[in-house]
Amino acid sequence: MKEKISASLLRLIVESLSDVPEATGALVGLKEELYLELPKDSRFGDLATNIALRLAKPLKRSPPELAQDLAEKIKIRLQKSNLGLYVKEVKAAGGFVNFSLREEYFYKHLLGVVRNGKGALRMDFGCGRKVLLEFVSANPTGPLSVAHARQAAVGDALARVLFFLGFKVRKEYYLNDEGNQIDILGRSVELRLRELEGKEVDFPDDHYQGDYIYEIARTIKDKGRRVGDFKLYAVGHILKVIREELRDFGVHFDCWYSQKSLRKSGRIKKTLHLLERRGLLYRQEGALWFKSTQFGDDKDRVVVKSDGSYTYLAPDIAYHREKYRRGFMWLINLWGPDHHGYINRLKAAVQALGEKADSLSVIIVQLATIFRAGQQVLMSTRRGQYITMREVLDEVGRDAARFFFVMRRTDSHLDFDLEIAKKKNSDNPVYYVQYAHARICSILANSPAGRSAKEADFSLLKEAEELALIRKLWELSYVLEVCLKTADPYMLTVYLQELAETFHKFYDRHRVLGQGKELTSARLALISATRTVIATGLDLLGISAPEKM
RNA sequence: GCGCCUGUAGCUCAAUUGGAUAGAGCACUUGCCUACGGAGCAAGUUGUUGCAGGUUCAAUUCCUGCCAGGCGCACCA
Repeated sequence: MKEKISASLLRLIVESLSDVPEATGALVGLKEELYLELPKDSRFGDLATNIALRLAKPLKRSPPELAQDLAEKIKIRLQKSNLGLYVKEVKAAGGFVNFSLREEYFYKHLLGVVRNGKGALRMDFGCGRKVLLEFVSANPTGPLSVAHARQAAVGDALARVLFFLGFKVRKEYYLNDEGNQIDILGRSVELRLRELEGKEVDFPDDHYQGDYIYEIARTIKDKGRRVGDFKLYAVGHILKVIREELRDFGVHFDCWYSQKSLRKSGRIKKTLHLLERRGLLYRQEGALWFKSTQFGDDKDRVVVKSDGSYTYLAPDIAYHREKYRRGFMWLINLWGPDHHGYINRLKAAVQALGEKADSLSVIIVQLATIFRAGQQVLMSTRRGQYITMREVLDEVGRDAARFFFVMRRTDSHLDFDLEIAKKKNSDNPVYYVQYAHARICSILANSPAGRSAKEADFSLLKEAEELALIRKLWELSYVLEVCLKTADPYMLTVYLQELAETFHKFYDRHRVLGQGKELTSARLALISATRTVIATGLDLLGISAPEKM
């Protein structure tokens, strides 16, 4: 893993400002926000910085003039540095400082991918920091829904991206295996069982209505009711279904953390004692309250009800304390939109435990609306009539489902059309990307065995489409950096579509095979690197890269 | 009533978290198959960023008010 050229350039820019005393102070405040970005338009070069715009005010300078000055200073320093070998041009434009890189730089990057494959694409942002990603965590009271499917797709992709960027990632499913909802589940099964036995029952509205309750009841009936505790049996049954669904979706959890075991370990009690010692609990109207307002919540929250039982918050505080205790420095929770009111509460809890508020990132995964040929498929959880993750998976397949669920920003609504996801043409972005991969594999299979691609002469790649493709391959690291900054893998789906498009354009205009030994060899290396990048990107989304379709 | 989120092209969505002329896909129109996979490629059209103010070198982005839609407001989880 090498340092990115943008990081080296950034250091050089900061050095260029060292003789401006006011700048140093101003830079300190901006430290986290300084970075080189891919410019909006290719005519602005390959990398750009808005540092002059940011510094114009504190330095009391006009932005274009400051950018111009800065560009000059950078040029001088570049000449003395070996970075100069790779920078073609430094130009100020409207307050931005733009950098153009030489072809040699891109050829070098290409060579790295050809030689080291996937390894050349990895970067170390995480430095081995431990991250705990908690997602899905659906109550084991029914099959997983479409909402959980999206959380699973996003969470798993994010985990893969963070791992690729050098973080130590663990994926965890918090299991609410006791409490109110589980009690209701047990009663629901029992009532359905009596119904099956021909008795008259009154089935309450707030009980679980789905057909799967009948199925569980039926298996209990078949076993002559000899299954032990109905509640436990039902949870076990549903949990098995959930695990199978996730497995078929390609999502594996490192740990299933049971709330029941948390309580039995006494950690909830211990955590409450800790809060009490810190003077953050008080008794009122028979209940025990947590002073969450002290940490920015809008009202205090009950942790122990007047009947002596815990609210959901109590085990959750203990659970998060447990996460820190296990050495995780960054906790990421993916929640459904109905939980957003809960964010402040948990952030308050985290601070009460003595941790920083921003060590916990809560990502709200918006709901997906399922369409079939433009017609919305209505869902109602209460009636138990809803599209399950299983149905989507069975209908469109794992690859399409995973791509579609990540295709939009995680915090925005998503329309998922089952018909489009099943199509096998360019309407369907998954197939468009996978097709590019299969096409490359097909060319490589037809290529004659010859000299190694590693010795190819890349300087023969001079056509606009070739250079565009080489540059696009290089962009991956910047896309992954954005994924990290936004804690959202969706940008990767956009990038893969662009990469596939860039490849298809190249393919349409230039032949790879039969172009003479040297050129063919260089182009084979180029498409082989393209294949590596597409396969890597798809893998980060948990999607297969087929050689034939 | 209080709080949070959303409002961008006919449709679905972007805009690197305050930056350059607001961009893609779909749809629509017209072209390209004697070549490595046409499951592909090329060209063309689309905007008062819900409305009205404000903050500044710069606002789709931040602030205030209104309009419309969604969600939340438990000693449920």
